[in-house]
Amino acid sequence: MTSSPGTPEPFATQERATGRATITDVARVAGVSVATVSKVVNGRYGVAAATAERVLGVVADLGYESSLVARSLRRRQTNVIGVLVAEFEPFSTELLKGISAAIDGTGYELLAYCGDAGRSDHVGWERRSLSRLAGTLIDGVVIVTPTLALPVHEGVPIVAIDPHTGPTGPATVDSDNLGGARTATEHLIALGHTRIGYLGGRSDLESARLRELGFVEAMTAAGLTPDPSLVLEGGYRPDRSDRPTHDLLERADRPTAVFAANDLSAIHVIQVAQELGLRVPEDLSVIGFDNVPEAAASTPPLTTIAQSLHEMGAEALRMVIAMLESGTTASKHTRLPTRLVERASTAPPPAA
Amino acid sequence: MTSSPGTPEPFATQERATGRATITDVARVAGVSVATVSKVVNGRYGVAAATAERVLGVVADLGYESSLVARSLRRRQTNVIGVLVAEFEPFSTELLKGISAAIDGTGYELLAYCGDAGRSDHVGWERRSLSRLAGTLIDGVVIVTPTLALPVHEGVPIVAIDPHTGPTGPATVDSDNLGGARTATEHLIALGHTRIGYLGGRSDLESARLRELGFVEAMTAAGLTPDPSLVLEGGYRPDRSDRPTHDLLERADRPTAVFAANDLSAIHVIQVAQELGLRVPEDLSVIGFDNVPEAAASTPPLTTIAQSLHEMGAEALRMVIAMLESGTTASKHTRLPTRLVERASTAPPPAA
DNA sequence: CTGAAAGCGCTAACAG
DNA sequence: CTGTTAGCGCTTTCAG
Repeated sequence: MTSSPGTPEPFATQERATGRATITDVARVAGVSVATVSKVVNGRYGVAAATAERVLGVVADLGYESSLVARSLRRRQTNVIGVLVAEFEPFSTELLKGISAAIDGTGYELLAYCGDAGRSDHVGWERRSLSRLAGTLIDGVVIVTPTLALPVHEGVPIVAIDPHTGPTGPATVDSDNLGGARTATEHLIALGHTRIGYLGGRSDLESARLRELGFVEAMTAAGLTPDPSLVLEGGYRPDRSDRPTHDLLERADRPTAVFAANDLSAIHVIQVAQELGLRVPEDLSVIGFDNVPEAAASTPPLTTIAQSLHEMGAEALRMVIAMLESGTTASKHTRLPTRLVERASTAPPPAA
Repeated sequence: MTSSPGTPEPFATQERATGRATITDVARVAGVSVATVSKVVNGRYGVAAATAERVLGVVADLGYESSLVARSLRRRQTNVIGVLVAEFEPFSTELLKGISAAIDGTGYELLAYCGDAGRSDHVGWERRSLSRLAGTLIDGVVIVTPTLALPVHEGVPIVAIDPHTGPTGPATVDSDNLGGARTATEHLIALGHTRIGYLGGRSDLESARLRELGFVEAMTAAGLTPDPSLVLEGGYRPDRSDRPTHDLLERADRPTAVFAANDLSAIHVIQVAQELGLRVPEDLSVIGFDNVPEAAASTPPLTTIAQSLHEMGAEALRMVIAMLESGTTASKHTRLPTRLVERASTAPPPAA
């Protein structure tokens, strides 16, 4: 299989040009036209057995594999599903695990793309990534937490996970954010907390708005009035929640509990609290949202609201594939339940 | 910006053909040639300011963004780095998080590809993915746990993480697997265990061979003789380690502790043990390897050997970029340290 | 300053 | 059964 003595080598220099063998290289070495090679490689009829065999031999020798790029430009489908994310962090990678598990056996391949080089604050990343890839590189798209109205690309199935604007427009998959936030708040209230801080997510995401609403609703339902100065925005990211977290914890009348809109910022709250000499949960209770694996790894382990992240990813993938195979674009909206996961970061408030 | 009254719409139908606007659409609407559009979009000199402005307006109106595929076919570089994995599971996604964090500010974009639709047992996935993407779609490659000799693609920088055959050939990044395995074993021995089972990884991976060697060395150094019937292969995957795990735990003279070659199979050992009515760590101690976030989330939390997964990914990315920018292919080999993370899955053996 | 034309690697008619 | 041709969307000489 490796370059045997019989393999013609006269064109070796040219083959090296780009670093990989092209269909032209195969054709030349096999002494046939590129069209024939293409037919053989794609298993089309109309090629003599002997020819096919010879071509296949050369293909093996040269380690040829058709370029996804070139093929995709010519054909209208690539059999790859794209997952567009702003960044690879615990939330998107959990979805990815679910998608990856679900793609097994479907015959599709997976391509996760992160444009704008990690600059997740760069608005418009989703539209840009979509334009660059959809319709050429990928047949269908799962897009994670888009914050823009998606320009409905006709012909390219799109499913949005946790989109900026709830179940509307394109197909979506999300969680019961309102109910989950209510549950989180009720948990804190049941523990005896009355002065509760809320560290919000990104106001441009429906999930963040619903979580805040759930917080306020649960407080109100319990006869408590949320202190507006205790409701801050943390952007779902530690680097952006650091300031508001300090604001929350350094004030004299600091809350006895904080509900952070996602695990990453909740974990950061715990760290900041500890730097400030506060014990969690004795001095401060903290609850998060998401239940990414990291939540269990914090010290103390984080109490949180679990979303079925793997299932959300898997469902989004199934929806894309269904749209692909049926040709329809009926925009379905799936909402998954959430549940409370009690760990060690919440406890009754200090007796004081 | 959005289609204003002045925007010519006569070709709207054609624009919709593939679902996205192409450079041709922009050229037609702007009333210039595609060459001019290309120059404007790429900021080349030699375009009248007025023309450029008009083109940019149309670009904005149509939401045009050049196709990664078409551009990549024409130019020789795309500014995207590819991460090739067999599957998105905790190990590869941890690396991905590190890579994603490290790419910030480099100007490169990230593309993680999983060929063969999750069929990680399909040998040759790495060669196939490489041939399909390298040299066309991506400028450089980080490849995770390849099990084949990589056909050194001239001109395409490749860095392998945890490769099948240690620091040799192409650039690599790995951990001190030997030392880590020794540490894990010594931890168990220090606790008083003498009858220790070893659930290995994939024998086609250097990491797995080194971990087994470390286990044997540490046992021997402590004057213990590893029972060959207690040394099984688990393939690093729960679905493949299930059988050997049962074999290990169901025998009358079962070990009092198990060292599993990675966290995923260690967590599975805990689950199987509990199904069998064994208490962890009272009846059985379990230690893993990797320290993926999931390790802390198991019940009980898993004691394990931590690899600096994020750092490994970041380092691999840095190496690829360095090769890209310098044009050199000096194959560097980076090895990172490991450390013991004690949690609750290990304890002294039952008094019996 | 602008456009026509060639070509990246590949596939799909269509001739021979 | 095989090869020639055209063209996917884009960039890049090279003429005008």
